[in-house]
Amino acid sequence: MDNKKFYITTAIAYASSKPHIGNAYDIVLADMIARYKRSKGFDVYFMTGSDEHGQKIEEKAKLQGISPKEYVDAAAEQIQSVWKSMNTTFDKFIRTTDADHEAAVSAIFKKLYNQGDIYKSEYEGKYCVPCESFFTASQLVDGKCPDCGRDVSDAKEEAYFLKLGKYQDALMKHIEENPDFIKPESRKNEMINNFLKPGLSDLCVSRSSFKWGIPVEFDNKHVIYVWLDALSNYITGIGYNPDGSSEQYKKYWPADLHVIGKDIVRFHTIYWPIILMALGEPLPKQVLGHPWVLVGEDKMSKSKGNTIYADELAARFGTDAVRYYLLSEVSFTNDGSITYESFINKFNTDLANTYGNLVNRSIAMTNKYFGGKVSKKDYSNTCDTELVEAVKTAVADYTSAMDSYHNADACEAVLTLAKRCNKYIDETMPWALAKDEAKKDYLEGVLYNLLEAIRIVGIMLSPIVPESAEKIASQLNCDCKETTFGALDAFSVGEASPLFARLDAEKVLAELAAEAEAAKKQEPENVAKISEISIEDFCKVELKSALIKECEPIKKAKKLLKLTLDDGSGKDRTVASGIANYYKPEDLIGKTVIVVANLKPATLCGVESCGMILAADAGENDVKVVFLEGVPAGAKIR
RNA sequence: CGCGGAGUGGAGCAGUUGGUAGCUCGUCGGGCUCAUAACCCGAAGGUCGUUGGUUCAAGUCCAGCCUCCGCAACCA
Repeated sequence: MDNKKFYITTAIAYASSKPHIGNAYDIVLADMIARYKRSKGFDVYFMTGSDEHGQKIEEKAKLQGISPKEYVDAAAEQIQSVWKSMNTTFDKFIRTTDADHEAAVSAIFKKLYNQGDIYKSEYEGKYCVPCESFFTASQLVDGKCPDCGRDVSDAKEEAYFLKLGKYQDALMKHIEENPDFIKPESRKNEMINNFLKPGLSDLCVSRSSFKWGIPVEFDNKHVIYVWLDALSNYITGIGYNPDGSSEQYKKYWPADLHVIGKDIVRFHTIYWPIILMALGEPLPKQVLGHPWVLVGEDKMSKSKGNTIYADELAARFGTDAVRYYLLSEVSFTNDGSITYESFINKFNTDLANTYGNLVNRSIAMTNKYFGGKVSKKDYSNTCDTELVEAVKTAVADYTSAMDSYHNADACEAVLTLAKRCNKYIDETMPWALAKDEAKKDYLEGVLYNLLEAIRIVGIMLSPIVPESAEKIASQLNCDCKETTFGALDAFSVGEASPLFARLDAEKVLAELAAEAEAAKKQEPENVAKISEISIEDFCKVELKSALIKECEPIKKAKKLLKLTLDDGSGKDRTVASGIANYYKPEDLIGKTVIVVANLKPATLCGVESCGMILAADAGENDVKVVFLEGVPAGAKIR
């Protein structure tokens, strides 16, 4: 019998740095779905991978003095190791530097070119040299670069373009006729309103400013645009090639689900479908744009230093704890948040107290009162029938949540059942029944009911926390996968052992704080290394005192103030400074500051800034300008 | 008027097509002792950011305003 196939993919991770916990959410979510679908009998193919081309990687490799290929080899290794630390069951890890992928993308480009969907043209427009960017006439602000406000010059650059307009109506029609194509709904509306309705302009699909990419076969000045390269992984990874695809491709394409982050929905629901239409291939059935994992309330980023890594978390708390946290905390539409406090709290309340304790006490009682063996009994007291009803409800809620990929709702349905089981124990009070020989039969029925409910809890948990679900099954000593209550006639359980050891929140937090402190101490060394200069170097910097004559905010900027300085030269000097959050203009006028006078001028938000004024980081979120007293304007500082 | 998201009991969140405001954590009180100081029950606590509108009826629809957060810009 042929099982129904289910092809699921994640976004491929950009191989420029180690993936953080937000990236890990993507694959953990996909893994949960893949495991669930397998349990439902689907023939699942689950693919993930790494995106390894592009300017950023080229630059990073150069910085480290290694070749881009060496760089991405290490990165791909690291990504896979993090994914494995999450116990993910992907069938394939594709790398965009794989030879067959590169060959297929090259062929795709050629095919689209030959059929006229990609055409060579000139990126004609206004070029801003410092920004190394092209702009169309409509993007310019007052005829100047919208980024930096400087003059732009006419320039042309040869480039290839993909005709998007040609397919726009067909895509719109597809989105309208397939309401499930983009999930959640809000993302769909965003795409239609922001991109499709205003109209698509052709997409530039080649670059000539860097080399690290798949070259255009017939014009090797150009490399293929990273997104065309990266998106294609979904088909090349299973053997697509315009010149003849594999059996595997014919079996699995179109994909049933692309799991991606909400930030790249546009690429997956506009560019990708159009590429497929142009290739004459069917479109993926569904794109799920999941929300982000925030650290506290902030987006995770290297510069903020708040990055949390999945593998490090797993090493400390266990893989299942991380999976459970991600899947239960980050809902379908809203960003989730992670802090060590909330992580520990959820671990203790849900995993240790509710699940772990439930399993532990139930198995312990079965061993204590019946030597581990109990059989199905037919009792229908109110609490018994309510328990059976609760199992049915939980399975139904769980199934509908899982089928629509509402991971947090699925977790909740199982948790609700586990709590109901705990309540059932209190209602029936097995320890009281055990004291009365006449009630022994009923006691056996109670324990059977309990174990049966736990067995089903375990089955439902298995896509979410596979290792723990496995432990439950092994303690119950049964591998029945049926989710109907009463499917099993008897239990012969094993030894009870705790699933999750409770964490001492204060102790763990103190440890983490100590580690963070230790890590901080390492940093100054690095800074010292790069900051040692000679006296000659210092003399290159011309520092002068200057009087602030005028000061005003800059319209387009939130953080900048425009300062007009008297530096003793007789000519006004204009400086933009990022201190708007800390000083009001009127507080600065009349003060004397230190200015770096020979700094190369730059234009910020349309203001030419000649030099910079000295200020100190006074704290986490505070900056103090260095003021001078009793020094005339223009004095040399040395 | 750059784009987008959000404002619900102390904290974190649910509230689908408008019809008596729910959950988790925390707090207080009680119960139980099988179990991982775990489990169960009960209570207190919200004029659902603000103003106006539609309606028999609005947290839920419409308009304006306020505040916060992302992105973009940018920290000389």
